[in-house]
Amino acid sequence: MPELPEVETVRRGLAEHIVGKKLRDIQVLHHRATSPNSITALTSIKGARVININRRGKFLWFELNRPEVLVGHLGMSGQFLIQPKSAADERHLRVRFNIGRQELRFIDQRTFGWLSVEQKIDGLPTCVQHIAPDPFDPNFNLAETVARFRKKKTEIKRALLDQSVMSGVGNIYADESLWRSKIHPETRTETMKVSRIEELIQSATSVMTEALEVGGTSFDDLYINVNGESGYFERSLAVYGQEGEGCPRCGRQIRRITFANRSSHFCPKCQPTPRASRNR
DNA sequence: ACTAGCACCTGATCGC
DNA sequence: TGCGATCAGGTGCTAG
Repeated sequence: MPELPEVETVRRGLAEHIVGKKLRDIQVLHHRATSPNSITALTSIKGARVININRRGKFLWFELNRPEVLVGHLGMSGQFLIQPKSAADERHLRVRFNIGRQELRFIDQRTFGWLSVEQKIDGLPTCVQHIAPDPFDPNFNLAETVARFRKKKTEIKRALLDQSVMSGVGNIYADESLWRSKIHPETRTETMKVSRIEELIQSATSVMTEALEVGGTSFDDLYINVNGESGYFERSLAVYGQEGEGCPRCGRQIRRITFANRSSHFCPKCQPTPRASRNR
């Protein structure tokens, strides 16, 4: 569920509340909460102090006062909450960290999220090695990113969702970015000019910047920040979840198609079907 | 080497 | 009221 703006909102909350704190005790309440490729058991970092919280795309990691890092991914429904010790356990509480007066809790209804302890290689955790930089990364290189898009032989929306091409974009911001750039989601990447790919990356960057400014997109309580608060970007969505509503630009009814096992929302007038896939 | 499809989960909602 | 089908913000594995 959470995409870059939501994960970055969580990262900022963690940075505010957890940096400098010691992980005094760690209690794992669900076997699926720890990554199967976790090199070391989560509890081995008991006693470590948190130095910083980093992020690439949708992956978060806690820098510790030791070489390993604590990596976290929220999957579709993961959340971190800062809670008083006295708070009742949440229904889907998976991991509890004692950080002194409060607890850091990892909660995850669908159990697609996970935490793991990993080594770093060139500053990146093992499981993040294959994830491309996101547009907010100081190492983000536009020309290299465009080149990776052009190497893909697929539809542009699949490429946008491919975290090894450019990270951070998920289903909501993919649809919103394509709408802003007036590109049909099924457009073949091979047919796209460099300038169009650059425009699309710019749209993705601006839509995620705007979403971040209002704390991300919350449809329900599956995405909330570390203080339990929702984001407000769902009020600004042009197409995602807007099937049958009028396009904010031209008024035409927004359509939803199923594509790559997920929904794609687009305006049939602003984002016409590309020539290559017309007679299907 | 690459892409497409599916598996991995729980829960809400909708039509019958 | 209940039951099955469908849908949900992600990623990794693997068949082809």
